Amino acid sequence: MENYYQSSSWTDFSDKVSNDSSFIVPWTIPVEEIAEDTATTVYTSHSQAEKRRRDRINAQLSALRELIPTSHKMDKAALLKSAVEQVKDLKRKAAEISKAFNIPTEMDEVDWDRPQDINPNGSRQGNDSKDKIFIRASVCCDDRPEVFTELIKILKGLKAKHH
Amino acid sequence: MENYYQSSSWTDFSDKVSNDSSFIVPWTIPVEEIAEDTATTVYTSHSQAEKRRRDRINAQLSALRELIPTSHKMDKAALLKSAVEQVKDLKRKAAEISKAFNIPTEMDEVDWDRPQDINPNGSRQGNDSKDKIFIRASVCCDDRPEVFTELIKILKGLKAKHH
DNA sequence: CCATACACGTGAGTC
DNA sequence: TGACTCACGTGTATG
Repeated sequence: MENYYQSSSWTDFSDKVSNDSSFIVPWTIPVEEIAEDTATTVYTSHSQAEKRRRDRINAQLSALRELIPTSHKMDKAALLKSAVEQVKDLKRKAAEISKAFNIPTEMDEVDWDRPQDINPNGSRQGNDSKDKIFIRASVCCDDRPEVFTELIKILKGLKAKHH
Repeated sequence: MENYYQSSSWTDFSDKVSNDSSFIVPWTIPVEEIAEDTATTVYTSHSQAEKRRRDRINAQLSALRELIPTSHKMDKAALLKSAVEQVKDLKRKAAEISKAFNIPTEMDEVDWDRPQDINPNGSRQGNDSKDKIFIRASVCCDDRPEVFTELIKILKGLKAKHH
């Protein structure tokens, strides 16, 4: 335990986060800068992995801070609480609006066809199209806010399966 | 270090969370149930406080899990990432709608007056009203989703200042 | 002093 | 097996 380097304090970077949007992980310090021969600073791969995990969580926490107003100088629990309130309010409001304008949100449906002479305005129409299959798919479902993200994920999964 | 009680593992309560909405803090174990005379289980007040802090954060994390679909069996970082996507999507959608129906979101304004013979339909109109001042305030601002919460907070702050 | 909030490394699980 | 989670207690800074 004595030979471990320990960053002697943590620093509040909330102000930097608010001003610089490219600021992601505050406390990544290059190891070679702090190496001293008086104490052979040994990092376990375990502790490094754990630090990476903490950094990932804190990066998302910082991202959340930028989305929630007046959330700087809140502690983690309060920030998270504001986040759930935010999501609840936005969802409730979205539901009210779609009810007020009675936008239909029924009948999930998936359809597809294979048009024979498709002429897409993009590229990828030349020689390499002979070993590709074009399918046009249409999806109709409740427009949940994450539906696009999920579709992307599913399509990437299909691509991966085809190897 | 040897005399400390250590809960030997952490458990995945995601299924319980999904079925029981009153489920908040999974891993609070009554201390008297695990007390053994073979090891005098000593909790520092420090470690207890830290546990309370962790529990508060994790409770909000569980609340967030219930709001985000398909977020069970995600780790903390992924859950948080989905949360920020969710908030971004909802905010973007709300902005699109208010732009499509051009709802005016301008001119923040605060006004107030002191009506002389106000007759509120609630209570608190009898003897104790002689040392109270009634002020009617009206606020007009952009209807951010958290505006009501913030108003409550500000009003409570005013009450606290008046002691 | 006391309380609170954070990063850290570690033990112990899962896959 | 190793790579990945998580809870835990501790050191440390801040009010």
